Amino acid sequence: MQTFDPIEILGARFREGIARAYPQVGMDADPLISASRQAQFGDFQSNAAMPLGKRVGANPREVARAIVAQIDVSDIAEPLTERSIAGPGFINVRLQPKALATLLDGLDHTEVGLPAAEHPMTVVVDLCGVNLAKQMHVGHLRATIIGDTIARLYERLGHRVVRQSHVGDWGLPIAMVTAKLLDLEARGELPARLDLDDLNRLYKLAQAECAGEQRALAFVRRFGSNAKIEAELSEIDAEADEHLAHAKRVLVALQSGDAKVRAVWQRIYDVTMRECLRMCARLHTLITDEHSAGESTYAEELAGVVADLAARGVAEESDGALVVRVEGIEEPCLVRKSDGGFLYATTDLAAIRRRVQQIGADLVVYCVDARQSLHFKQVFGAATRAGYATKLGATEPSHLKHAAFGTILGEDGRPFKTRSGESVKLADLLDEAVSRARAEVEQRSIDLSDAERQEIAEAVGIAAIKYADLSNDRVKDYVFNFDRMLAFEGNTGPYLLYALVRIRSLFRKAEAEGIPFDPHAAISIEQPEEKALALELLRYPKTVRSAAEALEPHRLCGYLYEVCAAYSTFYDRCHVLKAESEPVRASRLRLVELTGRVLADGLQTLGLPTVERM
RNA sequence: GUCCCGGUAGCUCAGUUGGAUAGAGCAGCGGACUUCUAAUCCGCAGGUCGUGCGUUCGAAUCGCACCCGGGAUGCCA
Repeated sequence: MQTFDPIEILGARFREGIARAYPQVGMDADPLISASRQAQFGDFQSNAAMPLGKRVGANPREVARAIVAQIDVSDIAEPLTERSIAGPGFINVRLQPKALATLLDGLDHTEVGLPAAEHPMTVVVDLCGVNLAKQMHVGHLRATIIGDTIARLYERLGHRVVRQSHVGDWGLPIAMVTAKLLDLEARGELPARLDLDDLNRLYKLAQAECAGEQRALAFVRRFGSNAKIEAELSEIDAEADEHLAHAKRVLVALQSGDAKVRAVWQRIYDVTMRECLRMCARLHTLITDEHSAGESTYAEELAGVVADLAARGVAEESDGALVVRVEGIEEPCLVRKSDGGFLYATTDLAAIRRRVQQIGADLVVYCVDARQSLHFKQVFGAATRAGYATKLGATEPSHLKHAAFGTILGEDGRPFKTRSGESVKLADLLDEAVSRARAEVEQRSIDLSDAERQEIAEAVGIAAIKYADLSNDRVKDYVFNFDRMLAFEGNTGPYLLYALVRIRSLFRKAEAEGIPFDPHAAISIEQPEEKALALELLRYPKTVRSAAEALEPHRLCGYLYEVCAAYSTFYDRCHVLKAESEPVRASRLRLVELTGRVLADGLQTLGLPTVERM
């Protein structure tokens, strides 16, 4: 694979040099190339001599000398000499400005260094995870946008990606809502039009009606307890039991394919998914109807899965339940309850089997809350034991990874909730961000039309929320703060959008002034700000690959912020259109254009909307 | 009890494979607008990297013990 990353190029040279200097070590020694932290030491350094000194039993400075003697980097860097060696054995490398121009040229002409993978994998990303009859709330934000960004990262690398939303559309809670709707229908009170708010109300009502203990508790708190009240309580409990029994009957009817029940269920499904998919679109994620693979779609397979596990001795009986024991984990994976019912682990096993053996996944990524870590360890272990994680005809199992994420916290450090303790509706959260962005746009972009300002506010608000989430280390909790994420200074979505706007604005201005852009003009890197920017740009391909590999979008966020910061400094110090000479202007225009392409490509890969003006 | 995750500047966070003097942003202080969009840039100040011991030429990073916070923990999903 062609590379324009100085770290990779120097790495290859050093690896060869080490092999020549120490044949007994060969090519497997790590060249340990990294960017120098301080300009006085040059641009890059190799730390290979120290561990190598230990390995061959020699003084690390001597080792450094031996390596330097075997390496020729004169085509891209200043020649290595005795003076390149510093401290305990650091080898410092200073690039030639001309080499930098050549590398930028190469990056420019190869899809910014990321051509499609030669051997594409199939990657299934489990994301979003909504439930029927419930509004998307703040808890779904991370599963949706982190999952979508991980999917985009693999797509950008040329892999085949299948997004799947494991919709919670089956089981008793759904049957309870279905029962409510059937009651309304029987009484002729079912409205012709239902929205998700209606269903959400019915969901809560059904939950309350079936939760006898809680109702009884509320009753006692309100009135105190005596003999008469206790009679009242048992009546409430009996009522709840009847509601629950009714729901269970509906569940059985649903599972056995009763047409009338199924029709009502379908209506709940359609109403929920219509609103959730609209929210996914507003979030600028590529999640559509075809990506829904709800729990209900596995219902028919569960009995077969359990029978298979039992027949092959993978599962065993324990206290009346059927479990799969997993090495290294104390708690076994329960696949069948003692009453014969299946559990969510059963569904997940069926899902892994389908994803690996039918869809052909080489990698399945689960973008799900960190609290489910144990569950996924069990399920992954059980699936691997059962052979469900191995593609048909393959010898090694595919990779199953849990991309766990932390909780969104409020200012008080507690999970983010409304004042009344309810979870925050995602729609409300987005509206708030957009309206705050709108207020800023009103103040600053007075020359734009109303429609344009609304469009910009929408993009800025959404980008702010998404970037705030994606830029944090996935597994950590983070504190949600509108003011901070919408600030236009610092590591925020709006700052990145603004940098791109300045680039686009510069090209509009160039066009207006009749300054042509020559995509083949010679690049020359002279100023320190130009060099700093150039070095950042060359890091792009590797950053995307490592973010995908580690399933960590925040690596790409941090990188893009560095690019924008380097560009802002460059922009401040190095005039482009008013450059001192024609060749310098042409060179800088190319640098700016390439910066714009890397930035736009990166933002697209993260899934952030961009704007032309703001 | 056991297991998992976290603890870095007043606040919010980065820190890649163990490398030279631990970095950003915000807030604070001081500068830069006859502009290529100042929604920006530059400078100053701010640290017992939770604590201790160990491994190493070298530890925020690896190991052990402990402290603090969060989470999970067999028949809900």
